[in-house]
Amino acid sequence: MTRVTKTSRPPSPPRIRDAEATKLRILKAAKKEFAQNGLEGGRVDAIALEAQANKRMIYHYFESKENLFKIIIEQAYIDIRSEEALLNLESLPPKDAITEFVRFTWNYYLKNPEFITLINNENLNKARHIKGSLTLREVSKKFVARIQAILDQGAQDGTFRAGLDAVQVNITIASIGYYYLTNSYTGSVIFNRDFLSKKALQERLAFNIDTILRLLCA
Amino acid sequence: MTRVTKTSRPPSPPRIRDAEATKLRILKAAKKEFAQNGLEGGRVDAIALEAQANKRMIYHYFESKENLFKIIIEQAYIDIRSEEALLNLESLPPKDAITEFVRFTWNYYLKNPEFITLINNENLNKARHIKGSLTLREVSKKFVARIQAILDQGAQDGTFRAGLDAVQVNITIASIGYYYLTNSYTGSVIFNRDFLSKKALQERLAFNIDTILRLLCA
DNA sequence: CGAGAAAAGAACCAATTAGTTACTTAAATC
DNA sequence: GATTTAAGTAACTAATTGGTTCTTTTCTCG
Repeated sequence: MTRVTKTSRPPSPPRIRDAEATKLRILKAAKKEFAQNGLEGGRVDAIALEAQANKRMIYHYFESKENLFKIIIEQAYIDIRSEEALLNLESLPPKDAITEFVRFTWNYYLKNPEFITLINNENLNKARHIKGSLTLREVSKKFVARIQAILDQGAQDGTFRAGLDAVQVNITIASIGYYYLTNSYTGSVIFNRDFLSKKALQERLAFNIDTILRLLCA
Repeated sequence: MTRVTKTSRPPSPPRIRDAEATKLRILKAAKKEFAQNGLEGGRVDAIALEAQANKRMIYHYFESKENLFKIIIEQAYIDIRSEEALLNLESLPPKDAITEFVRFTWNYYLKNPEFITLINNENLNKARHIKGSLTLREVSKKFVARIQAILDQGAQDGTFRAGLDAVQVNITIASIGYYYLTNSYTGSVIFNRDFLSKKALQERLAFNIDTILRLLCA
């Protein structure tokens, strides 16, 4: 167990010390790496390299690969809900609010493809990282309440059917976008058409809005 | 590079030699292993153990882990389409045919959970294993034609709207089932309800049939 | 300013794992 | 029944990789 101590070292640029910045760089790099390669496929070394940090720092700040992944997943959920809350859907008429929500969901998936892959991965892992996260339960509760309020208002003014369940509706809205995008690779091969062309994406969004309105409207 | 040659070996039971049976055992074990752990997470050693075969045999028959995976994926698609073709949907009135198709898709996912995980995995791999599979393209072409025929017939007898695209409709049918099931783990945590209880599953199927009929009917 | 704390880094380790080599033996063929 | 073919096996290797140890450098605060 002898250790060779280096006596001379090539001159290195002065290191900047900034814990917060390093943490952020690691988180960003980890998000990218895990989105691209999954939890198992993601490499800690790759994260360190991308973050321009030493691997040791990852363990210093985040304890383990698993824990880092957990933080990334939790943040991904918080991010989408924060952005959605900014839409102020409750200030729109119910039909417009839902249309806008379908559009937002779709565009969010498109602009943040790592979101889909990360959630997908967490499901492959049976949600073991977010199990027990009170934060996420709280965030989601408020989210469901927002959607339910829109549905209820629509039912009251006669736009929508009565008795719609916000969770089922939300799952449906998420699914018709999410599935199309996650399965666009096999879809493109099997159905022999480009699922990701600009035209195809536009058509799918229109189809999805139509699907949801037909589902909700009285 | 000296190699120790065993001079005595513990007596082993006589080996039965059956190439076809061994191949099948490997395929079955691989399907299970890849479904559970993905392409990257799946272990060749685990497959060999489960198949009661030597690892060497896997390479002998299937060349590589990747190639084995490719065969599994291709077969998964062929399997679902074969089973669906047996339904003889074209002999039913359009509305019944679609209802039955939604039900079949849902039940197939439930009874063959490995199907979802495998396809999911192939998409994480950007469909690189099935790219260029003429077999799959052929199988899917026939499949789309079957669904389109039902939609067209429905349009003609006034049950359905005209101009519906079988690919979009099929994606929608697949998505509202597939997403619910793949995301049932995170869904259960976030929405604080059991997505996989018997009652929840029944309700979701009913909801899905309703969604699709509202989408299609005139 | 100087001493201690915290941040950063290099080298290492132990475990894992896809794939290979060299061999044995059961069955098919003549 | 000898010979050939192919099924089967065990042990090994080379590379990878999550995580650790120990050292060095920078910053902060009395």
